[in-house]
Amino acid sequence: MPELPEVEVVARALDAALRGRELERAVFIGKCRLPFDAAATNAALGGKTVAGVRRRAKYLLIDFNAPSGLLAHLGMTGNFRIVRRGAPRQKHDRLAFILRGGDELRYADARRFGFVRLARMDGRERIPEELSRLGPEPLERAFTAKAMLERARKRKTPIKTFIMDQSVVVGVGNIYANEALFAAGVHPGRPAGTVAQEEWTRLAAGIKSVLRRAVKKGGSTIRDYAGVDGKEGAFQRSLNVYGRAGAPCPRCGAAIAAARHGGRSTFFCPECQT
DNA sequence: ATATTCCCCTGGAAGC
DNA sequence: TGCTTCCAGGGGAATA
Repeated sequence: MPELPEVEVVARALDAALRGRELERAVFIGKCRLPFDAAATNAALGGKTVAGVRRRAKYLLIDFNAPSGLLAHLGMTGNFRIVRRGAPRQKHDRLAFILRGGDELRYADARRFGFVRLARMDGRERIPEELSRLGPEPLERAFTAKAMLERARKRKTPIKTFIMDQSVVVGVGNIYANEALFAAGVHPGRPAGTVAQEEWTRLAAGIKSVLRRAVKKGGSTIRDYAGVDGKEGAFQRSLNVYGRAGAPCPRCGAAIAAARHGGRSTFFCPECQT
């Protein structure tokens, strides 16, 4: 499900809901992809207070007033919600975090591609070591057309696959890669190394613009995504190419084409994107 | 190193 | 109405 905008929306909602609240204990409900060590989590975080919730790439970082915190990834279908303590379990509930005061944070994940786990928040940035190889945040200064041009030199991978590579730039998944390439007028199948400087300028701007607008609209709900409040995002109504094969291009009216790159569905306008 | 394919898992939609 | 097949916002491992 979630790309940068969806994870950002969840992070902000969780921050508002959890900051200052004390974790009594974590409960393993069942069937997680990765083992969840409830005993270690409780030893490290039981009785601790949530200091805040952040996003890095497509990961969520839940900080406590402790050296460790929780690291989560929503995979395709993961979601968090706040419920009254003891509320009936839903089918795919995997974990519960009991909060002092009568609520609990539930983690559910139908396809189990996501995870929540205890992690040490290392260094000045308080980032778990396993996230140290991620590329720059697209909405921060380190992400520039020039840096991307340099990074893409001699690369033959399709530009769409390239911008979805989390070591190149983080947060861009299949929906927003398609949309950003449309915004920039760049064909998704172009070898990354052939994208010229002025095209990178448009593409970097397109990535930033699409992601920012999607955050403002609460993300895109194509299928499973829902916010912490259970509400759907609205940006799916603003999509120009994603999921629109055969429909007219909003810019020129040509039929939107479909293709596959790196095993994922690609949508583009064969007239506007060259 | 880089490029491509496969796999993890479940559920909904589409096809027969 | 069934049964089957395909597809899905991610990411990492295994191949050439």
